[in-house]
Amino acid sequence: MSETLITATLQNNPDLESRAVPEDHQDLRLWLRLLTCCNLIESQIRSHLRTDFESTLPRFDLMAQLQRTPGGMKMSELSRHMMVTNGNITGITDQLEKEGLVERIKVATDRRSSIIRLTAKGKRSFRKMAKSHEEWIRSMFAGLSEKNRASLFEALGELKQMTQVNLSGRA
Amino acid sequence: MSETLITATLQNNPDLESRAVPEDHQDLRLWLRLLTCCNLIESQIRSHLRTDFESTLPRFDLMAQLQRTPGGMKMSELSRHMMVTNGNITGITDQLEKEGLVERIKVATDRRSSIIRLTAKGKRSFRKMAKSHEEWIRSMFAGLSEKNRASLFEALGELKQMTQVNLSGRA
DNA sequence: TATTGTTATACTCTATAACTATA
DNA sequence: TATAGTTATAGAGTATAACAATA
Repeated sequence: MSETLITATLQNNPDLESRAVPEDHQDLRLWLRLLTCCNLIESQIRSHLRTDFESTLPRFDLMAQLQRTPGGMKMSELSRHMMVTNGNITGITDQLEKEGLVERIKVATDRRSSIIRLTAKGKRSFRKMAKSHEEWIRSMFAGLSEKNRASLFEALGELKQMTQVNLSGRA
Repeated sequence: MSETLITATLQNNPDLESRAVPEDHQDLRLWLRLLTCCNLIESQIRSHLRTDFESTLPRFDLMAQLQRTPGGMKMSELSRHMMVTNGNITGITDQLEKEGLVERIKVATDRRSSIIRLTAKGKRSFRKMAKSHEEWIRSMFAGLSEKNRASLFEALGELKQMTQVNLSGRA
């Protein structure tokens, strides 16, 4: 890891748990710990993507979506899947198209739509990024005990479901 | 929770775990689950801060720092603690000062420095926000079983320490 | 020379909304 | 009317860098 990367990462990642004071409730401390971990990891990934591949997380995510659907996706589908508004998909797609990583293909049956899909170059590029991405993750979690890894996965599963249910239940 | 809030929250929170495909490694799935949970919670907090208090997370964090040190802090200290560059502290402080929530106090011994501290209004305001903040957190974690809560706290502790060690170890 | 704080600028990410072409 | 995609704009959040005043 480069020194700049470390600096950038640290700059983005205050140890938020220090926000907590002794009287704080346990849930608050739990949340701050969760947030700190997540931010630490996420900004390392962002930094890696930037320095190793001159890319960003949204670009990576868009390419990941396309890689899973070899026939390509409509922009509106991408928008729904990535839960980002249409205009933003246009913007990211413009960048990636300019670099020859994705292509827009006109749909015969609906002249308003385009299908976006990875070009051969885009597939190669994504494969490389995804490989590194997985390796970054792997190495960041490497020191975690098997027991903690399993319980983390389970507990987060419960938390995730709860949070999502809370949202949809009140919509 | 308002409907706009829910929409905004959902818009910001794709279920990133769907990025994972069956062959993905366990660590990757764990990370995506962690990220999803974190983003879901964080953007609910951001939305709450915005709609209930017309505030933002960095502003809340800065006020939280000040609340813990009643004598106030120098801007450079704030910058170090929040791990954000000086210019940004100036910007947030300007906003908060304009609203009468913090005040700059000249330091006699070093005419370059100012001490920033919460005003009485700022203290009241922060207390209210912190109370709500804790309640939001509490209600978001409410459904989590005691067992999962404990194991999450422990596992994240290990993960946090690891990640931080990884960084400092290579610096 | 180094540090404190300010100012100016730029970039990423994302939302809102007006618009067009088509359905 | 409704939908697909584009364009323009705005705002949060953050970094870099030049600068003045002071140490």
